[in-house]
Amino acid sequence: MSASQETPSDSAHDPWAPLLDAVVAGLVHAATAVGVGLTAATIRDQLNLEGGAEGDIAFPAFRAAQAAGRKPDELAGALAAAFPPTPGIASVTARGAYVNLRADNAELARATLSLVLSRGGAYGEGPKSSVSACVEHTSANPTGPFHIGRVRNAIIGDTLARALRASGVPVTTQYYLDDMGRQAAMITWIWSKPRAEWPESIRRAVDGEETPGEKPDRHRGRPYPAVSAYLKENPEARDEVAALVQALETGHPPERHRALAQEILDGMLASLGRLGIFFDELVWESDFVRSGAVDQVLERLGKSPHAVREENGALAIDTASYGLPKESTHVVVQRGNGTSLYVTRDIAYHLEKFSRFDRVIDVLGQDHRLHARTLEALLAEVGESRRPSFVIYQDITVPEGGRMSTRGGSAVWLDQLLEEAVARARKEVLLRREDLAEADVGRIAEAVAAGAIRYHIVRVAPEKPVVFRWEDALSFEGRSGPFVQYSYARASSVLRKGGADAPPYPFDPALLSHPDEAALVRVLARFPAAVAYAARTAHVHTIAGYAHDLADQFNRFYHAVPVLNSGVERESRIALVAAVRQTLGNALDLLGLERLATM
RNA sequence: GGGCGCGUAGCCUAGCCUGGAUAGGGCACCGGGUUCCUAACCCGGCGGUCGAGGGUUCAAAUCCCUCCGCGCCCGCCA
Repeated sequence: MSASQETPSDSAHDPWAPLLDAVVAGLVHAATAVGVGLTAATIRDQLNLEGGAEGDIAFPAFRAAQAAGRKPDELAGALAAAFPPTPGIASVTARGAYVNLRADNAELARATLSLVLSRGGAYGEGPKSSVSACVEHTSANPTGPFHIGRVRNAIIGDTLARALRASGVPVTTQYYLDDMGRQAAMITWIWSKPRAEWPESIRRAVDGEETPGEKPDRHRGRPYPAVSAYLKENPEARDEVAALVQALETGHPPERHRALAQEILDGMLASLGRLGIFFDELVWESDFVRSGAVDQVLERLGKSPHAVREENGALAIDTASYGLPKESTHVVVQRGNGTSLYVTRDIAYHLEKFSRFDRVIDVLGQDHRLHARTLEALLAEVGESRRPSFVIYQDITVPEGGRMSTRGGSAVWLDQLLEEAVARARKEVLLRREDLAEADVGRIAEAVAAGAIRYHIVRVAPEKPVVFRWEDALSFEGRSGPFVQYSYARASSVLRKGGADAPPYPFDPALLSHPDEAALVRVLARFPAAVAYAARTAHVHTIAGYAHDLADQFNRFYHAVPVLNSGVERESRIALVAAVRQTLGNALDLLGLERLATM
């Protein structure tokens, strides 16, 4: 982590805070003593908190030396020598142009363990913020089951919401449902006809594929690709669907329309639920048309100096002044027939979000990037000064190349992946646990499967493309969700066998002197900064990285240092393990992975 | 063509915002480890022109420019 990621200043939340303050104060003092003017802000800005073999915190003296007209190596040596004795700082040494500062192991252990153990589930959380936020994510059209590509949105969004909450921000999550567009109309169009009247090609695509009792999203979504293909060839059917779209807009949807969307949605949400993803609010696009909000948007847009009225009555906005690509500056917001477009309704939706929340965050696939910029321009056009924050992620592609596509048949369904993952997890559980009841095997397998999938998707930075490979998605080893879960279970097991399942956890920090203990304490102490960084940058993949680092160091400690079989250190080591279990559990919560006490 | 994003060992990936000391992990591969708290683990080894070139700087994976490759978008679709 770079210095900026960790700018702890609050000792109530971050065990590093007092030590950092002490380091800065000591360096200011030392600088003055050696005749160099350095402000606390300058020092804090240049500190390297990654440390290294020489210490926990490093101060590169290059810039300060240049400003003072001295040699970097010489200045570093002078600063180190002039650093005052400071409680909590064990050593200050110079190496090359760097001043290296090492925290006192016992003091850091004391500060960290007491903070973790006293805050418990709140360890990692920041101070409560008065700024509220809305995270809109997933928002997949209710036209069929989730494929893995869409699930990336849900996992990033859900994890971001969790990270923001932990950082102190009150968050509301929303799933924006398109029940207005062509896609939704296609579903209603086909299911409003009796099977016998379905076009031959559509019936053929579905017949024999269905399985009894299949989920509603699967069932209702089956004809979708065939319908899509059919419409390309049949203008009269296309007209029927267009008429449906118009009916939706004018407030006269067919009876079954909303019910069908809801039915499919229920199936989709059930799948997300297995990944621990739930929404605070479902927002239906059609509500903004019905409420008149869209009309109001159109009225305001019509008054814009950039408004252009076409001959056929369509309304467009010239967004050239907003720096959009020159081919995209003519944005139509109302069709010639008077109906609105997706972007228009989205303006109404965003105005509503801004009326309720301070921060509006949208998780979008990269194909929506231009839409996002258009949205920003149009929000300005209607007089909204605030802008959403966009979290843009790249597509998940298939090894053969290209995006996952329902129509192209390259989609891997979430349910399909879950099923396979559960089967493999079950096998792994049975391999090592013969003592478990069937219900426990099933429960663990489900949690491991969901954990593997969530972790596999969230571990990569959103701006990186991901190629879906079964063997990677189903990995339970190394940098994986199950590895973190396993480490949690291992810590739980130690505490259980030690008869130390619950507090209090008394400890003597001086006894935690083994190098692997010192290293473990340092990873624990990093957690609050890691949470704050993820929330601030929306780079939630860093939480996955942190969880792995902590699990990794715990396992090293576990192998190198006996806990229950130790002597005077036993009690203190149990406290350390309890702190690890707590922090690992908190990290698992952030990632939406289940805490497993045993596996 | 224009805009945006990505390019780090055989494969996957962190670090890039805010430039600092031998570029962290994982998979695969090779060699070890279980009379001991869960081996979904641990220890050691192998493997790097950080896409290419130029620039800025005491210092560049990181900042700037050019180029190459890949992806996405450029609808009165969503």
